[in-house]
Amino acid sequence: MLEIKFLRENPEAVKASLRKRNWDEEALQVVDEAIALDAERRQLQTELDALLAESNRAAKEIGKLYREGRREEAEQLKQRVATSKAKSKELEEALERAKAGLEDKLLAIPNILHASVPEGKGEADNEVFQAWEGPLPDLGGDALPHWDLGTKYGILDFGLGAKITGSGFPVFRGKGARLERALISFFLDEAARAGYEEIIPPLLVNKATARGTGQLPDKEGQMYYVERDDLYLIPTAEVPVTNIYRDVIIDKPDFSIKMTGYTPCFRREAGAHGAEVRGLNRVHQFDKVEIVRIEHPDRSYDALEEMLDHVRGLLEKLELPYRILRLCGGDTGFTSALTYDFEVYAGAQRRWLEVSSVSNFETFQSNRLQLRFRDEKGKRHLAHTLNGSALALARIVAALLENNQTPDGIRIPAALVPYTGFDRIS
RNA sequence: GGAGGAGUGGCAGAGUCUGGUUUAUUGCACCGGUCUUGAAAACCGGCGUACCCGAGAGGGUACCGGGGGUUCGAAUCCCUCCUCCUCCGCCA
Repeated sequence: MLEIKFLRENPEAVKASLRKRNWDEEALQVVDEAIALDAERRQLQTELDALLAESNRAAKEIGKLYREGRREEAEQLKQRVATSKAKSKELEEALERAKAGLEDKLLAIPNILHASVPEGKGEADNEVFQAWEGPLPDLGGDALPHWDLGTKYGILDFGLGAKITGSGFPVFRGKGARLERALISFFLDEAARAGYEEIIPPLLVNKATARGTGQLPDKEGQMYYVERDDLYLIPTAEVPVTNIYRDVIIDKPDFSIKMTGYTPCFRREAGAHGAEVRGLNRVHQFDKVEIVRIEHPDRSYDALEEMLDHVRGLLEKLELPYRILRLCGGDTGFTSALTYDFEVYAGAQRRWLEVSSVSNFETFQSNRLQLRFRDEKGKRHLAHTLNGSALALARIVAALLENNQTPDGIRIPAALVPYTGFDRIS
């Protein structure tokens, strides 16, 4: 959520950013509507405060009169104050309405895009920020996609998942399960080496937490919801991990907070079926190691660079062909100012699969989270939040299986062998 | 799940029974100052968050776990929810 103060002072900058997100002129009205509601809210606040100040004075006076035994005068004053009570109730309700209305408008406005975000309508317009220079794996015509490899070697079973739960809940078994666990450990160890504190958070979160990182209200439909307990299954570790710092004021200005967490992620993703979503390409439950950072606004873009380097390092150690996209205005997420996507090449499908999304949210999340820090003078400012996948497991497994298939089985990259305990799935 | 107890500022902890000079006592921590070669101690002063008004100085409002209510007035009384502690039950 943008700060109302920023909106008030920079309406044109906000509108320019919305245009870059391909909003039409009519939709831009929300900016002026928010500013109008804010003016109304401030007006009402001023009136209410004045009225309450008067009531407070009267209440004190009444107390004083009683103590002095001047009951008659006290009763008279009570009569007079009673009328202003109705008025203040009215004002209070009007103020609540204005605040709620303003909040609705603010929640509808996405983050301001970073200057480097390219123009564009959608996926096709994303900028290739770093292309893959090397050769793409040439597997020949009879290479198997990972879902067939999974069956062939008995390591992935989608039918079994469908039986136990439903479509989109794969079962890993044997060396497949072991490979999954090896990747999780590998990613966590790499993150630890890079200075990230490991977190094991709850997998179900309450409404306040889901709101904090922006899943509510904009992505409510994507989360599994446990009605009986009013809790949501997390769609990513970003949600519980970032919320560790909800309502926190960091005391020193030279902070840099780096956290990592492995969690299963649950996404309803009600969408298309077909080749694009076959196998592990898109599932309702997948494992992911996330990295989260909380940074001073002056340093957040340096941190973003570091995160890109970190993810690059992982993919190189896994020997996977990858490229980095800088998302265009039309494809950048609601809460993000700048997002880089990492894609790996899955040789049998001959497709690039998104395996990581690394974003700087600037103050968009921290405003909702009330996540602040004190500067050298003790003044409070919103911190910047960032996060990235490092990495999303399911599609990494898909690419590893496909690219490394040989007549003698599936080769495990050297960096992973210490974790799997085997160098081949056959 | 059942019974009981408790949630007050960064921390500790009073105030709640009996509503009103309580603009929440006190201590610790923290910041500034005096003293000191320096530090400690002592002493003096400061010390929350959000919003509104104001060029500023400053002023106002709200906040004692969350929400609602009673009242001219609520940390204090009532309702409700949450969390924690103790005991019981269930349980990996």
